Amino acid sequence: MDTSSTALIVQSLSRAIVEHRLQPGAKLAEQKLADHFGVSRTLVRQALFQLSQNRLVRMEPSRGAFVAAPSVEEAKQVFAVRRMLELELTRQLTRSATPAKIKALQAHLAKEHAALHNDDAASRTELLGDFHVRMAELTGNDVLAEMLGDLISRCALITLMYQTARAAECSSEEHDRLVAAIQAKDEDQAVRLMAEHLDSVEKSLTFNKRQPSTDIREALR
Amino acid sequence: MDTSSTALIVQSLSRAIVEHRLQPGAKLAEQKLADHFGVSRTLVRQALFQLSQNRLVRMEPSRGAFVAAPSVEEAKQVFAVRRMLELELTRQLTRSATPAKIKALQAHLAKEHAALHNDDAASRTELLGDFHVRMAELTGNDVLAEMLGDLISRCALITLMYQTARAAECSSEEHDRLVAAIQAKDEDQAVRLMAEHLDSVEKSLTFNKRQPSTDIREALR
DNA sequence: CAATCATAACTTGTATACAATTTTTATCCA
DNA sequence: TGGATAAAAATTGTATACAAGTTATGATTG
Repeated sequence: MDTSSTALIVQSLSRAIVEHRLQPGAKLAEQKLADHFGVSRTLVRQALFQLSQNRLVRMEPSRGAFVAAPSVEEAKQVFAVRRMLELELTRQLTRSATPAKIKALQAHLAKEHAALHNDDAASRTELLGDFHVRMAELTGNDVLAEMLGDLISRCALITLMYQTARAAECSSEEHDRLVAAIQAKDEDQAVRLMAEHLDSVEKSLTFNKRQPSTDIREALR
Repeated sequence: MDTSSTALIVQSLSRAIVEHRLQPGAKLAEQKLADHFGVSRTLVRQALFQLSQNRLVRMEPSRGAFVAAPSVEEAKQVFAVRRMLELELTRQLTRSATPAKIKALQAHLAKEHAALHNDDAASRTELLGDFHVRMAELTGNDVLAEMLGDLISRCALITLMYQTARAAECSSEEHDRLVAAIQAKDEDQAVRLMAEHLDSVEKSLTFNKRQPSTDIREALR
């Protein structure tokens, strides 16, 4: 069960949604997707169901699937949960930091730096989110890592909508300082930096409160 | 999309799994379930997919679906995440407690007390878990509430496996004391009680480390 | 011309059919 | 008797068919 075909479709659609090639509110017609992927509607439906559980897709009975358009309110709630998880995560990771773990984080930072000037906004956003998942992974708690990954991809839609190249640069610098604090085993400082970092990411999000443009198209249906 | 038929099957299977009428490791054959529910395999498959994302069911390619048998290690990780969420949740709820909220919690406590002596272990476990979800709901953060609900049902399997009537009684008493502290707006005390409560629930879990009996049957396949 | 209703085209929801894989059963031989 | 092997049965994975519902089109009327 759960063959890889559907997993492939899920991955492909996830990327398209998070990278904004599919706009929030866009209709995801089963037959069109089936034709595009060269499979039957059966597999497409499975993929859409899965995506709807990740909150990347919203399903309306008898009307079909649409790219999700999470509200600012929902994003705020997601950030509140992230704060709960990540402040404690930072504390634990700082306590249990080893040279190997620090090295792993620094390797990720290097990727971020490279992406900052070369790559597109989607890649940047993905890498900036991955940093947080890496931290979670380094605590050894797989459940936590998976959960955080879901939370982060869940509002990647929104962050991408508002995040500018400048904001991405800020984020990356904040990551740098955070890793430095972890390396110095300065627990309070690390937690403080993480708190500020999450605040700053959320601020850049709620600053501009207008709904995404596709809501219009949805509102007029 | 996502008609209520599959939702009904999901609910029915969830209850059966959490209430231990379906043992961990048990095979969930699609046709048998389809016959039982009087629908086609299509709907059963959708339900099983959904349950596998909740981690109540495990899917093996070409071999089918089985009732999940989460390891003690996984349960520990889930508890670690719960601790991150619920300690902060308790802090926030204590700060924002109103008479109406206290009343809602006390109403739930009353249900627990009634269930303690009358109902079966499954109902008790469900109510004891629901208490935590109610607390989350009272913070107004739907994302948090949903997430916590998933986490709690995710290891309801295990807690039910080890939790005795005596342990349930303890839990309920700990809930009582927790609500009292919230009512008294004693933030530190409330957080301390919640920490102790989660510890005690987890302790009663890891005390007996033997794997569930069905693992044998699975191991010999 | 605008609004409304009826019809047609399309889309989703469910069931069934069929191919591919796994599990079971039965047979054979040492 | 016991273990390997091959055939049969059962189960999963995918596609297709059909019914039910939704959206689009167009005619009709005020």
